[in-house]
Formats: sequence, structure tokens, C-alpha cells
Amino acid sequence: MSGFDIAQFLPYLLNRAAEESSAEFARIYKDRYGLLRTEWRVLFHLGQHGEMTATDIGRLSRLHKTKISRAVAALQKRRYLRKTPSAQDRRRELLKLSDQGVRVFEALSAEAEGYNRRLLAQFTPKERAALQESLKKLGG
Amino acid sequence: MSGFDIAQFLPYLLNRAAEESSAEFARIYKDRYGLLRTEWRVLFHLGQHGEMTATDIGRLSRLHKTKISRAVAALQKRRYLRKTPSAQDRRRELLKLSDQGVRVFEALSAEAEGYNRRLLAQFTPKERAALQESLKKLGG
DNA sequence: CCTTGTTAGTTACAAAACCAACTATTACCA
DNA sequence: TGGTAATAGTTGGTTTTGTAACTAACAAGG
Repeated sequence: MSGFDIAQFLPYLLNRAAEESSAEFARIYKDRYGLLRTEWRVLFHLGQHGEMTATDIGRLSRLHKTKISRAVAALQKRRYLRKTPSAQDRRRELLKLSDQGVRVFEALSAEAEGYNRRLLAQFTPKERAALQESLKKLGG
Repeated sequence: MSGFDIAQFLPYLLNRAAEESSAEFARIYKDRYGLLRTEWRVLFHLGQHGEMTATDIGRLSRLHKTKISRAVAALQKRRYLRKTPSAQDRRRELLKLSDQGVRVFEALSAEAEGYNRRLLAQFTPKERAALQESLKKLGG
């Protein structure tokens, strides 16, 4: 009907692949840990980088600050993290995972790692490297 | 802090790339045409395949039927498509773009094609083929 | 036929995302 | 300094989405 084929449209392919590959993993943090996607992402960044502020997380994750604010509040409510105001700049809140938060992060990291391995298993090492390279390029 | 690196995590890379590559194009159908993402997708499938039912669109796009239902209603309200009940099966609604809908589809297709070309321009033909191949594999 | 199950699509209510305005604090600079 | 701008984070109101229940029509077996 048209000269343009959606199967070639990169944003479409990327979205499909992203949704597909995220859906199964989402069941883990959602169903098993009751976490929202944003909460999992925030938890993850905190786990990887240690103490940081909401703004830091925003810069790394590209999540909007309102999402982060709410995710942080939810994680705090579960006692997965604690907030302490910065002494240097009292606008800032330093965020750090609690021991319990670290345990959840480590469990989820292990899951993520295994899941990632299974995902990547369908590619040759060369394909895998090329894919990751291209995605990093596209991810800005 | 952990052995697992998020920069290697495929769902993460895919989501970043998908968001990044979709954001700029979204401005076109959103700001210039006032379409929602789902509406654009439904319009696109209808434009590509001609007359079809909501269920057909769901199978191709993997959008949930409630989203499709709402997008169809919105597109119909704008007179971009018309619905006619199937004679064979009166549960089904046959969806078809109006002339106006086709014009919008064609304009957006041209935009999409140009945008896609610019996106793909940063890759060699080999990289491009490999990327599309891998994404199709992941997209199910 | 007629009961039970399935499929197409819509709608209602709750959850989540989006956007804009807001408070509080710090930075800049005339 | 003192006033304006910028930054960190939160909150409120509106859209959009997600989940489940719903109506209507068809299918299949007794």
C-alpha cells in the first residue's frame, strides 16, 4: 500500500524489542518484589553507584524528577533506602540503600544478570558486541 | 559496587535507545498532528495494510485491545477512519482510513522515512543490517 | 435448539504518568 | 549586601494507561 515499510523503522523495531525484552524481567521485580519500573530503576542506580542525590539519578537514568521523587518516597516507605539532607547544600537529599535495600538490589542484580545472559545467548559474540555498540550509539 | 554492569543490560540499552529514537519523531506526530503514540501506531498499521479489524491491528502491533479501541475512537472522531460492521460477523468492525486519514498517513510516512534514513545514516550498511536483524529477533 | 464456551470490542474504575506550579535553598552579580 | 536567577525536590490536577468486568455475537456439542 505504501513504499515505506514499518519493519524497517528503527524506533518501531527498538520499541518492540524493548517491550518484549522488558516484559519478562518486569514480572520478576513486579510480581516477586512488588516494585514499579521506576522504583526498580532507582534502586538499581543506587545499588550501582552508592550514595547519590535524586538529581544524580536523573542525569544517569534520564527519568524525570517527579518520577524519581515518587519512586524514592516509595522505596523509603519500604525501608529500602534512607535520605539524609546534605550538610553542604540543604536542598539536596543524599540517598543510600539500607541493608535491606542492598539485599533486594543484589537479588535483582543476580536475576538481571541471568536474564541478560539468556537474552544474549541467542547471539554470537560478534553479533552481541555489534548490537550493544549500536544501541549505545542510539541511546545518546 | 557490584559485578553487574547496567550498561550491559540489554533491556536497559534497548529502552534507552527506543526512548531516545522515539522522542524526536514523537514531536512530529504529537505536536504537528496532535496524535497520541497509540493513535499514530494504529493509523500506521491501517495505512500499511488497508482495511482491517481492531483484532488484526492488535496481532500485528501487540497493542492491547483497550488501547486500540480508544485510539480508533479518537481517530474516528477526527474523521481519519471509518468503521463498518462486518456482514459475515457482526461482532467485527472493519476499519479503514478516510481520504483525510490516508493523507495524514502519507505525510507521516514520508516523515518517518526521512527520519529513519537520518537515524540509519550513522551506521554502515553492514551494521544497519545486523542491527535490524538482531532487533527483529528480540522483538518476537 | 439450547447450554456452554469463545471471540470482538467497549466501558468503568483504579493506578500511573505528565505537566505545571510551588517551597526552600543556594548562586550570581550589580 | 540585596535582589534576581537558578537549582533541588515536592505536590496537585489533568491525561493516559492498565485491569477487570461487561455486552453482543458467534461456535460447537449434546
